[in-house]
Amino acid sequence: MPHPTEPDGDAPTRLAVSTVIFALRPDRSGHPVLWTPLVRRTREPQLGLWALPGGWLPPAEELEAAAARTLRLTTGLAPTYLEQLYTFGEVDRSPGVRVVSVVYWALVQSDEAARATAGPNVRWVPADTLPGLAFDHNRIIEYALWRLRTKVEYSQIAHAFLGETFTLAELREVVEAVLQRPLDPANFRRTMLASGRLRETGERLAGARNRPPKLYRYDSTALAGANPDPTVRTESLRERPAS
Amino acid sequence: MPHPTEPDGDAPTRLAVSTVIFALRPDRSGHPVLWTPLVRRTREPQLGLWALPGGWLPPAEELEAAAARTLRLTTGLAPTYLEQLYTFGEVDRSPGVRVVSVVYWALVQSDEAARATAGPNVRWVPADTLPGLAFDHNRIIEYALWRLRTKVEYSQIAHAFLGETFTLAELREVVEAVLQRPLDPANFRRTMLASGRLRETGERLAGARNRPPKLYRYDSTALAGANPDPTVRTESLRERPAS
DNA sequence: CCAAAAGTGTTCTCGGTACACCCATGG
DNA sequence: CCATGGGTGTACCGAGAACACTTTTGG
Repeated sequence: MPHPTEPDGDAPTRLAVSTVIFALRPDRSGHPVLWTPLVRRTREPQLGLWALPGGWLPPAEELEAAAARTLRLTTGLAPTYLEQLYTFGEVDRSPGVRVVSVVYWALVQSDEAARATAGPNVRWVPADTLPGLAFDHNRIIEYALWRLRTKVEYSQIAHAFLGETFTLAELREVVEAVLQRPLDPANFRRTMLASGRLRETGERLAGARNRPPKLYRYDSTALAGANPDPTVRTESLRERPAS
Repeated sequence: MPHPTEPDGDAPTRLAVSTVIFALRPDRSGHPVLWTPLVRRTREPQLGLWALPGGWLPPAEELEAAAARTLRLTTGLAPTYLEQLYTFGEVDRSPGVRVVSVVYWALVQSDEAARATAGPNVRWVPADTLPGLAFDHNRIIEYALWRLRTKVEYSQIAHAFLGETFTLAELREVVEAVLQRPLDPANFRRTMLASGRLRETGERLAGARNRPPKLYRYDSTALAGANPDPTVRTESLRERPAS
């Protein structure tokens, strides 16, 4: 490229991809709360500390594919939403080596997350009360949380925590959990329906001892309106196989 | 590649930093239009094609510093606004080698841009009618343009095209040029003043044959309101020396 | 005095919020 | 028939759009 600085002397800059993963898990009173999986570092530096799932970028793998792969390796799940967050490259963020990390953030379905893989080197923690993590990973997760909360207010990502069909009450519970604030059910309903991105399935959810609510499905094709962020894929990631 | 891949075999992935630079230049009728500087490639691949200013990331240089440096090298200017845009890393975006580019976007003052460096290998073009560029750089500039237009509607970046002080009419001209749409002067004035981020200088701009308008100054400290994107630096970059 | 842009006032619409109220179901 | 959430109606409020109108300057 035009103004040649020779790349990488004897201590080359290394390129990593990490992923901040969010899922909702019910707390003791049954209300959903944001959780995120961490992995224990099994190498120096920062051996033993908890860190974001990730790894070096294989030369032949797409950035997004690398993010989805580490997501699957640590949780056994496929993301329902996946978006690039930011690239962190401060010279001193990793002791000794220069590491530039392209960080993605992802949402996974909450009920699937319940059966997610765990083990001695994988641990789920509440996203709002993180322990001290390796490198600058606390700051990264806080930024991802900020993005999630900002985006849930103006977009329709909340459905990515839920299954294929859901009731408006379930969707509202998700948004309330993310924003940590109760919402008016009547107004929430109207706002969501006005977005034009929900389709009735024609079915209702029976079984509770109240009026059975309608089930809806998210429709990504409907009512694009103003052109969206071109780097964010609007198609669903659901169908992507977990293999 | 399901399992940990050692970084960088014999064809290592290379890390570049590029910058999309925007400035306003008056067209023949005096109305400002968005322009962007390009550099001619002096090496293979894509030798001779026009491309974004950029280069390999030196191991000891911060990402943002690298972006500011290439900006200065190609234009002789310092940015008044500089923000990370996105990281592009498709496997096939550069023939032969894997290149991951961390792209920044920047605004420079319009009157300074008029005296900007140019030469046989640097050329300014209108941002809306780009020629065919090297690699995926057309797509990158289009994305940067989208971000600029989106952001100018809900934030206060427009002032970054102007000098230290400016009139509301000048600021409105800038926004109109970016959005390519006329705005109501009366409403624009109120919206801007209501943002709480403009301070009167006490001076007026005399000389025209109409009522002399007040001069304002942008105040980044005032009225933070909702907490902003933490990766975007709110302090002014103006004082940063061009050396 | 007139042209031209600065600057103010007023009305309207629309999206979001608060909250009263009716509807359908299981027990 | 009653408790519980589903679902509807409606009034209010504040931000932005449209546009009429007054103010201040140079010529």
